[in-house]
Amino acid sequence: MSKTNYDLQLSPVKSNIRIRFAPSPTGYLHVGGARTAIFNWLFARKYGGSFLLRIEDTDVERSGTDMVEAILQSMRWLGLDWDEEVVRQSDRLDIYSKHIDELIDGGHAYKCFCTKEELDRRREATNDKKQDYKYRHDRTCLKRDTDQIASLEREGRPFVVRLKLPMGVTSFHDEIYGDIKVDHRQLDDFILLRSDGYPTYHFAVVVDDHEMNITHVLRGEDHVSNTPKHILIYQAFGWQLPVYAHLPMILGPDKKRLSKRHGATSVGEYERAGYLPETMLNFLSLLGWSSGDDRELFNRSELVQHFSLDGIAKKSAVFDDKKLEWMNGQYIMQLSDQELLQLTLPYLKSSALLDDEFVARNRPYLDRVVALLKHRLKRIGDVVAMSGYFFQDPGEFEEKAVRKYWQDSEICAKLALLSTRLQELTEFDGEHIESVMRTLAEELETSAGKLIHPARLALTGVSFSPSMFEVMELLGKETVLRRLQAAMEYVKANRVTQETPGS
RNA sequence: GGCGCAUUCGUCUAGUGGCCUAGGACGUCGGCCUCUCACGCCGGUAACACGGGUUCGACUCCCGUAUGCGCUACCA
Repeated sequence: MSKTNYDLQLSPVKSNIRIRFAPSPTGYLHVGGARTAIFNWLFARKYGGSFLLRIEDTDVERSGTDMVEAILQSMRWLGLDWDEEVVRQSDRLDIYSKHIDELIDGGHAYKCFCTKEELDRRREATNDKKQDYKYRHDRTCLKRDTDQIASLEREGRPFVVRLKLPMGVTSFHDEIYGDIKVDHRQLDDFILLRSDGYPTYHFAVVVDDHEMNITHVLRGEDHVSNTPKHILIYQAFGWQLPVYAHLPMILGPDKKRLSKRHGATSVGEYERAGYLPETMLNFLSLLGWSSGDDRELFNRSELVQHFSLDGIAKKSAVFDDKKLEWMNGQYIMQLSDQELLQLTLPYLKSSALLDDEFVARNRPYLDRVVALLKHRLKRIGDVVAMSGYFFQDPGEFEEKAVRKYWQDSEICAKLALLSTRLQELTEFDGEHIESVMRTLAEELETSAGKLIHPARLALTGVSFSPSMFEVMELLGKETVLRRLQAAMEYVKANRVTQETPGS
């Protein structure tokens, strides 16, 4: 009952909703940030609002310009398009300082000349728990008169600007978490403008959201506790509040906040490993949101169609790589052979399995190779490990399989016979190959498997592959005969060493 | 420590007081298909954190405890 019904309230076509994603360029776009971006984007697209991007680069130390482009790149990869020019906080320093003056003039904020060292000392001197120290307890600098302040400024003493916290309680409504109340005693005269002239996150967020006419703030749950501070700033300005909706966090398998030590966390890493953007979009959407029914697979437009704030959970979610893998497999299977080939090519080329010339000449062959592999791939990058024998004769044979399939004393004779029969075959296709092998197996009074497995090892070097008949057809008669020959030679050579004592 | 928020199978989740003998998905286990590996299909496994209330009736509402996470910075 507490949630707003946007479906009824808003036109599905066009609305005044303005929403933003505001990453700080201190690293690549990680999956948690991506999930926030996705929810914002879905919300905007669903209700015909505008989706904006703002780079929060007020931390000069940790921000990197190259990170900005990397983040935008990941956004594009995910298909999250934004509607207006990207806003950078570092371009807006004059705006913040203009607004800070407004607050100081209005008596809502004040300059503070206390140094960090001084504050540490005071914190240390607090008898109670250290965390209990609050600047508002002494407000040393709020007590200074204008002359004093002017003279300190003339001396060139660095200062920060603090919010003059009113007493009382701030409560607000969160679309996900409901009503939240915080007593100002928990807060402090927190800093709005740092001594280097840069705004703090709290100040910049409020000024920008207001200036950009942001109507809805959809961000991580870690900001719930910050929201009262932001509201206090809005109130100091007399500005109208946006609607708040906080999203549950994404955790690692150990239930700790997702971080580097959990392995891959940036969307770029998933991209490189061969996850599809469709997969990431779908999977991340399901982390903390559900449509309400049993559906799991949603394409982009279906997500837009079904998305709703009502479906968002309160509980933080663990990122499950296994489910991601499964889902990626599902999306890979939906790809056409041509699309799959296009995606696998970069991996194949960089592995030196094939080059441009080969690609140009063997298009149909490659289409069929990926078609055979399609149901086996979890990640596009897996193609390299699974397709070697389509491009090169096996250099070695899987040891365990050799022991299992080639220890038969008759094996060479069988392979030779198979080779002969295949050579005689005029129509070298799967169907005919199958009948040759099955017939031969019958003649030899053995099962087809007893022929197929050794042949697979000979042709691929490993014990698993797609259908042997189809693989043979694709490889072509010449290659098949050559590899069978090589296998027989290997077996003979291997026999000799086996007879050597001590081996 | 203080304050805030959360708590359904291993994981993602459905559930808004009787529809719950708690549903689906991933994983896992077993089987089928089968030339192997996959795919696919069938079946099994497994959860309401705990304790008090409220109610004719609680997974659902209230209180407490525990646990986890967040904020408590001149990081965002």
